[in-house]
Amino acid sequence: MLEGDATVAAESDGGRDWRKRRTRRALINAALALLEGERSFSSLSLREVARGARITPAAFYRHFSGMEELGHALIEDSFESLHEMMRKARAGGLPSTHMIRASVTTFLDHVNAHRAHFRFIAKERFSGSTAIRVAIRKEVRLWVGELAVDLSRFPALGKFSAEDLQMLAGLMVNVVIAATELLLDTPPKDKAALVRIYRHAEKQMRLVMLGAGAWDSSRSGD
Amino acid sequence: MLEGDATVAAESDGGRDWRKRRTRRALINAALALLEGERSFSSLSLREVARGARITPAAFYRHFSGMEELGHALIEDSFESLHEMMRKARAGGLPSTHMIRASVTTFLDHVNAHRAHFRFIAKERFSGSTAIRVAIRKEVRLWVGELAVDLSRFPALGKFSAEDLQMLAGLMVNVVIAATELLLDTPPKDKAALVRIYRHAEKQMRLVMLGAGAWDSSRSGD
DNA sequence: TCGTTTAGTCAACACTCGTTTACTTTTGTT
DNA sequence: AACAAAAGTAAACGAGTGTTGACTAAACGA
Repeated sequence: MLEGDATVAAESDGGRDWRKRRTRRALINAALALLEGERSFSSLSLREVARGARITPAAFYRHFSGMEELGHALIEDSFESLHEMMRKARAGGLPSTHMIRASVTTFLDHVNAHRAHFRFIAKERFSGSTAIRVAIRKEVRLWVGELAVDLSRFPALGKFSAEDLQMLAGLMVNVVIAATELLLDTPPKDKAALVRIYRHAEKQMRLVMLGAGAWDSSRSGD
Repeated sequence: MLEGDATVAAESDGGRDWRKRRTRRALINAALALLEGERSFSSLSLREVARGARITPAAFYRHFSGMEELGHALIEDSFESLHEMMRKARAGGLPSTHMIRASVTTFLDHVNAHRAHFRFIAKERFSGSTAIRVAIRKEVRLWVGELAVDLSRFPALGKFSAEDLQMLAGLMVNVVIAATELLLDTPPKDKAALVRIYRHAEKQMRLVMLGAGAWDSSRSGD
């Protein structure tokens, strides 16, 4: 049979897989909600998450084989919006004036708008299971790689070897990650503190760019 | 009575408070040992730690009011050796030739020699309870402050305002923290990988110093 | 030497946990 | 209309949890 309209309709109405995706999302959201507080993912219980999604513990297994698998779903969910933002930013072209400020602001605004996701990532980056840590690290490395490619297009960075470009990109990513982690421990209402964090990150980024301008890759192996 | 030799003797022999400190340390070591694996502090159970110290759960309460208090003891224990190292390094004077390499190497060697402590700190920095996170952050801020004071003595950094010195110190601390976190996920036997991490951190540090050389605090508020 | 602290044991309490099994009810297919 | 698939419920299991109270034995102070 053909898989035309019927399938498409089933995706957005009260069909069976619609319901399935619905409670799957409820599970993910329940986990993120529980992580909003002090708890870490490894301290969440399966029953607790199921309860948050108004589901029987046994029904949990219809969606995930266990908490580990839920963790990976959370990673996917968290990085998806980040990828989307990066894609849009790339499509819009890199702003040349006040580029640093614009980039930092764009990213940190995004973090602010997706606190639950980034809180999960920040918490599990070093504390989670090996599999989850590795998955997160892979995403971050990928991100650094993309940034290195973007940087390579700048004429001012012509003196950089490929390896040193990765190093520079890693440094820049570190700056925004550090700012992110500070941001997550600041209440969204405290605008003054938020601005302070933004400015701080911008300054550090500017200092790094100054260093990049004076860098010479041919001397990097002494 | 006088508190002379008797007290001193009791401190290092089989007295009562000697025994108490002995099992207190056993509890701390048991917790650190459990944290060597994938586990995070918040997922440790009181009974588990007591078992590791060959103690009854009830006896745990003779030393700590609960796991929270044990957590703070772990923080003290972890930062104590770091403070000691910093003190020695300061007393020895700052090496002027290959200063960056020497500093980075000294610190990362220290981390390598106290993996359990730093693993605990790295894990709990963002994942622990608020009280523990705040305690860790306080220590890091203190550390940044000390570094800023050291930096202020360099003539080359004369153009730096006090605030910008903090910013620079924060950036440098971030570099070594990032390296630390990489280090902890690398087996100590993999010397090649360790050297790669060292070199990477050195490079980043050198680039930051280059940026610092070109920095002008009077322009930092645009 | 004789009471008093005190580090530690033992046993019990009321929970929560992950997982499995048998079941109901709703949805999709032929 | 009849049958199959699947999302969800209900109940039970054995195991591990934090905390408490009564007790034991050893070190201490007078």
